[in-house]
Amino acid sequence: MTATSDPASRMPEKPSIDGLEDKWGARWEAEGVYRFDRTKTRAEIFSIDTPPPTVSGTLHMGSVFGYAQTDSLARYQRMRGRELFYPMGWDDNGLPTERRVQNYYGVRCDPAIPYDPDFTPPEKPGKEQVQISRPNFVELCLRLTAEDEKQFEALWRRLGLSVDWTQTYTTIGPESQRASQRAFLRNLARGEAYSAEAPTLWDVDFRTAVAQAELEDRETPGAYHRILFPSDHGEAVAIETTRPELIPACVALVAHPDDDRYKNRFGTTVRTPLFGVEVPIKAHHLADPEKGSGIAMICTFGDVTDVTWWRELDLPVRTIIGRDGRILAAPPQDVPADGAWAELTGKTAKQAQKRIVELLAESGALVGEPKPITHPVKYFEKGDRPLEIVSSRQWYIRNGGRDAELREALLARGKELTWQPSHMQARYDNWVGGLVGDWLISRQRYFGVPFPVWYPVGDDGEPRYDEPILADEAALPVDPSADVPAGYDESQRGKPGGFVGDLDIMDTWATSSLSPQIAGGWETDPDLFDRVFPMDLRPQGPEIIRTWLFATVVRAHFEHGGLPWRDTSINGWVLDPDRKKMAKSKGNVVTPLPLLEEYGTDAVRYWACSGRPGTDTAVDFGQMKVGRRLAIKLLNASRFVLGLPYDDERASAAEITEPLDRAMLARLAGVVAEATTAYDAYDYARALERTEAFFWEFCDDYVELVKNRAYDEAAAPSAAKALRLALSTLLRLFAPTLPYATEEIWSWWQDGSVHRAPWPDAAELRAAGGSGADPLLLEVAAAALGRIRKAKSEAQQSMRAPVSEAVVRDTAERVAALAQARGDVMNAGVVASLVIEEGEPEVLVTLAPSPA
RNA sequence: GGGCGAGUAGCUCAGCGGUAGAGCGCCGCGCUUACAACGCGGAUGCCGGGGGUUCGACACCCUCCUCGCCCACCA
Repeated sequence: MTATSDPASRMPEKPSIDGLEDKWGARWEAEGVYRFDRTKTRAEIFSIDTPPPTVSGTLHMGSVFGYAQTDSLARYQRMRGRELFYPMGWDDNGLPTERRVQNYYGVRCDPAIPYDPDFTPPEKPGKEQVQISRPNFVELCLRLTAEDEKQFEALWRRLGLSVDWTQTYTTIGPESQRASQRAFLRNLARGEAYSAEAPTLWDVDFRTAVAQAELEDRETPGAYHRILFPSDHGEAVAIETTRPELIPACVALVAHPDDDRYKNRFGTTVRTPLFGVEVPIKAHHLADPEKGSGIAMICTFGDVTDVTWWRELDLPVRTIIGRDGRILAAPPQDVPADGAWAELTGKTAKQAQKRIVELLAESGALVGEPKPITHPVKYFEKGDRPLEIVSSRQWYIRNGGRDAELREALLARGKELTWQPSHMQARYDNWVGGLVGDWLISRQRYFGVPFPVWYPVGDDGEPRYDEPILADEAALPVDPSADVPAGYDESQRGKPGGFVGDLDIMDTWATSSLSPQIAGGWETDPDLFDRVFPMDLRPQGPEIIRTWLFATVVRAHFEHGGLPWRDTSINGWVLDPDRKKMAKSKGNVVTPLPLLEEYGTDAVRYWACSGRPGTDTAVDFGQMKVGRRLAIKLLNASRFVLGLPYDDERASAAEITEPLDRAMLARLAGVVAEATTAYDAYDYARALERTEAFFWEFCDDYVELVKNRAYDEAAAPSAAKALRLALSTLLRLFAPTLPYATEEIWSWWQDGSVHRAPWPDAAELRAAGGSGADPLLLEVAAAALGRIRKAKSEAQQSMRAPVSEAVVRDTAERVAALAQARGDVMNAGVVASLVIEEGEPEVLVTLAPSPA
């Protein structure tokens, strides 16, 4: 360690934490402090699979919370001598961006419109959305995300993330597209990906299929309608349904095989009211005799149970709802086009329900009044209307949802992974254990990675979906809607005997599940890939264990036969500062930038790093204030320590011999050991807490005790040396959490960045004087000083008031320890006579008569 | 219905077999040669309830209650 002999010349009169972000942000960038050195070996490198934040709006406190925690871990590993591979990605493809672009510019994509090279979006979004071509839409997405990414980067820099900003990627970028398409083609070749025509959960507003992982239940108002189905073979059968509009889609009724009420009806038929379609009555164990009338109407498709019944009972399809969520123009098989159907066609599900209930009531099929209820209904997590189920051709990747052996293998991967905190693994196990189908990766959207696939068109004009033409890996990335497959030319697109491109895009998780491969240069930079993969750490939020974490494990399992990383740290969830108050205060949203400006980055990081790993934490302005105070205190205390007399030559020759100094170093060595153990277990919060506790002891007790002695450095260089050693250690212990304040102080007296300085070593502190010393000495001296201060406080005297005599009685062990710090206690307490003796623990303080 | 987590000072939370802790807030004192945007000192608790294990339980076990999250159920 190189020390600057005269820190005084570099220290400001009145140190401040304000402005440090700009000053050091610029310096770190200019000096490449966090630049990744790719000549290091795998063993020397610590690689982090940083979550690429969704670039579709603003970063919130939850992001700041998690990323600050991860950054403290990264900084620790760097100081331990590891070379950090700490890239940053932007998740810009996918639906969130499309939605943002639609709202921001007031446009809507219509793939049927040709590209307009001169298109400029409206200044302000108009009332009516402007229909634009797919290429124009994609251009707008790229334009807006590029702007958003600049802002995100600025915020992350302000937060002091020590990422290497030359190592960035975007999930829409060419590298991501290449990796996604390559991985998909390989999945396909190995049979891990496939396409199938099947009932699919469908969002009618976004007009796309969605995956199981993107569902959420919402309590939604509805009503039970009791409806009579007349029969040619006996009396009418009453069913109850919340979706009477699906009666024309009815293909059967179903009851439990043991249900005596319906046993004799199995194998017979009823007719649908209003439409008169003959449908069978079937038996199936999933039918619940307790629900409604015990017999249910099976429609194609009202919910996922319908899909099960439809499949297992081998029923026909009567599709009535289109992909726009409206009743189709043409009725399904057996349903007459006139009459009731004509009343429904073109309506939304909701409108159709209203009308059909009126018709049912008029016809007498509706029994009684509809009974209002609230029930959970499946929604797309980003959607506004309930999902429909439509039959469509989609791409899937196997994930164990339909294959016990694969499921077990993926569960085993979850066990191989080290989870912090460990209980988060349960979320993984629950999810994987509960999967009911494979992973649907295709989306009928526009801004994403296309499938590198075309289909030959037969002479009948129909695409041959089971004979896909695959892109060559060397040609990736490809866009099948613009590029032409080998052996064809553009004029054959869409023509009989020609080809068509697959128009779907991949779900964003199908790309972000390859983030370690994308960032690590998989297949494009094998040298880099070998040095960083599998990665050391995946930090992320708990809510995306079922999506991002699981999907990444699936892809690495297939492609590399192993885990994508060794460890994962799951951060907690950020809660409102005070829900009750938030509700009253008119939607006052907490955004990070104003907080970073008000309290300072170090303060906000302090709050974030005080939250235990995996523990939900409230936004706490109090904690930020504490962090700010801590950073200011660190500046002031450092300025004081560095301002004390110090002589390089004398210090290097001297030894730390004073018992109190040695006790302090012994205590500090213990803190270093604890902090190191904690950081190694990704417990940044404990490391910070222990460091902070010691720092206040250091300031309030140790510095006060040795102050007077330290002024006379020439006589006793021990304290001068111990103070600087302790300060250097403290700055490095705090550096991962408070990067700006520690760097500022470091610059006053050290060369280079504190963030590249070696992590403190307990053994070195012991060797420097702490060895064999007992930290008890510091404790008893501080306790004695505390009692003396208390006596002065109670007497309403200044802390500098002289004490004529103090008597300290305590156990033999503590008395012996205190005796070794006698001079320091007398000095700090301004005590004329100090008696230390064994006895019942007590402290008697006699203040000198006031001069006044 | 199943799983996970949490209930400790007014507030936010540590502690997790050995005398109940920190910070904020509150009260009192003090401009002390680093810091008054500060310092020093102080008060505050059936450690959710009930059983059990133990010489000893806030901690371990059982059980119940409350809250949060995830999953399942969706006729």
